[in-house]
Amino acid sequence: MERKEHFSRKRLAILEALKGTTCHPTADWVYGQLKPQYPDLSLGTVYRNLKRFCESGQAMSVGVIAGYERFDGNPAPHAHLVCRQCGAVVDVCGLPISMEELGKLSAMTGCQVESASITLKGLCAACVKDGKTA
Amino acid sequence: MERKEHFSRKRLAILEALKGTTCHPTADWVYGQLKPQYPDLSLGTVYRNLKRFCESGQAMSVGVIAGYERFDGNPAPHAHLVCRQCGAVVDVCGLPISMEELGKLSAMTGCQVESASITLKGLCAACVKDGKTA
DNA sequence: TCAAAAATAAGAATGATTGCTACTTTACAA
DNA sequence: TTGTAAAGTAGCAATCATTCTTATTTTTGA
Repeated sequence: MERKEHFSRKRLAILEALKGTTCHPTADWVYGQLKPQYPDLSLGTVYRNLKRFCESGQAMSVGVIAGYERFDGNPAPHAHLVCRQCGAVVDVCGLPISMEELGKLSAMTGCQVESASITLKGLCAACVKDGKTA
Repeated sequence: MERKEHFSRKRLAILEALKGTTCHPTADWVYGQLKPQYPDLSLGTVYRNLKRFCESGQAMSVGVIAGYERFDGNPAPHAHLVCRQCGAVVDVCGLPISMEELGKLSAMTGCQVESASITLKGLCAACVKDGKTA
């Protein structure tokens, strides 16, 4: 018998804040977003729930960027670009890696590849427009 | 007039320790390797030089894995697999991403992609052999 | 409404990384 | 070699994102 998953109001609010943005926020950003509406929200709660969402597959971690872990409410595999100018993390579609290729890699190397993440570095579209191409 | 790069004995030893392993070590690992031979070596020196090598292109960071930054003495682009069982970081050749594709991505998205890093998750060959496939 | 289980707040603790200052080492010229 | 200015380092102290702890509150299911 499957135990029903609990969803407190705050947990739900954290998940919605995460799903409702494409900025790949830090825990602290989510905390700042929700604090006005939930004045007694604790940063620890945000951390705990973000971790939980990643473990359950409802979200994923983009990794630690400039000292902060960045989260993504979209768990579907896709690439990210980290802008070296402004620090933004933006989604990049057209993921040029397939599960087939991962299977081939597994066979070739003796490893068992289960997922792949692609992180690009460069300039985001906004910074390119601003002429910060150099 | 180009200023000649200084290479103290300790800096050189740190670079050689990094180049001489494929384990993608942490700063602390390098420190532990060199401490017997250089008893007055400071962990801060290891950190500072590893950072310097990354900035100068002599090495690269694999990113923060399980709370520790991992470094790679091979700055040529290649993928890494992080074993979810034993935590090992292993090189994966046959990098399925080309600079051409990066150029296309740049054109499509308006970003300026300058480099790409691929990180795989799964089991390393050793853990697969140990039957920890599940 | 009630009791057990789960979740949270608040703040302390952790620990990798970086900063700081006085001391060494190095490079280079005379 | 020897002097000296610049670069590098040791040894801690400080930082600060993240995790842990405990008492309290909320939620769930009956």
